[in-house]
Amino acid sequence: MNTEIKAGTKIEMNNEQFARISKALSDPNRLQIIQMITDQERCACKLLEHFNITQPTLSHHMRILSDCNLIQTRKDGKWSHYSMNMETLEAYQNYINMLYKAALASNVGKGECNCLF
Amino acid sequence: MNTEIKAGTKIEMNNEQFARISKALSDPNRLQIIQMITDQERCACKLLEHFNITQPTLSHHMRILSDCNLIQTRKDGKWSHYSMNMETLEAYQNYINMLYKAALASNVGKGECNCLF
DNA sequence: TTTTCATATTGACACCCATCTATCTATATG
DNA sequence: CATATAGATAGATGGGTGTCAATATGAAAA
Repeated sequence: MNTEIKAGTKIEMNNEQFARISKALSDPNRLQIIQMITDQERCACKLLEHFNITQPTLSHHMRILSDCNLIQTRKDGKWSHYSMNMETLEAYQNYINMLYKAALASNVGKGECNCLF
Repeated sequence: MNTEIKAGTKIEMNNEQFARISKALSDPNRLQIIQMITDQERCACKLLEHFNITQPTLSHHMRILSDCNLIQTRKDGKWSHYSMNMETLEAYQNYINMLYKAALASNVGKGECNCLF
């Protein structure tokens, strides 16, 4: 892992990490899963009720979200409870916010391409 | 398009739009393209210099970024100049920020899954 | 008008992805 | 132990994706 967290510093992430998380966010079903566990911690069986997918498909989605550290799993007997990983979400947010600020700043000047032709 | 922009209201986007843009952001080459045109407007020939991909591949990436309105194209003779579409970037930013705030708020209570079992 | 140059399109290919069915693992319960 | 249940894994399949070489398009230059 490359997300070193120091007190007082913004959590950052590189392009590879950001791309990986973006891919995890690029499926509508996974987006809805994220919104549901953002609301509160959920177990897989509860999540499954809200979708027209099979249990293995849900398991597949949870693995993708988990592999990029967007969510974390709390095991309790037979059940798996999922919740958001705030560090990762915050780092993703920071990346977007920095991109937006940079674009705002440069768009003021509306600098055109310094094409030689 | 579903992004109605009213004065004074936050630009919002639905899950489908957000998923589509996330997919556009899920490729490291496209991410770097975005960072380059965030800095300033660029033409395709300048972008191409910085990558180890062929011209058709770059064109393909620009189309994906353009189709989801992340970037806009200014044609000038033979040249195409690309720049960020701030409305889309802002809407994407808003979506993430709202998700983060919602997660923060709910994580305070650390509500567990109300599983019946 | 012919040529040159910037960009887009086409077609092919290897790989990835969302989904399913079938099966396995592990835990709880009778 | 035997059975039931929550979740993970394996394998298959149809469709999508990044890439390239070849070609087309369209505008400037000679």
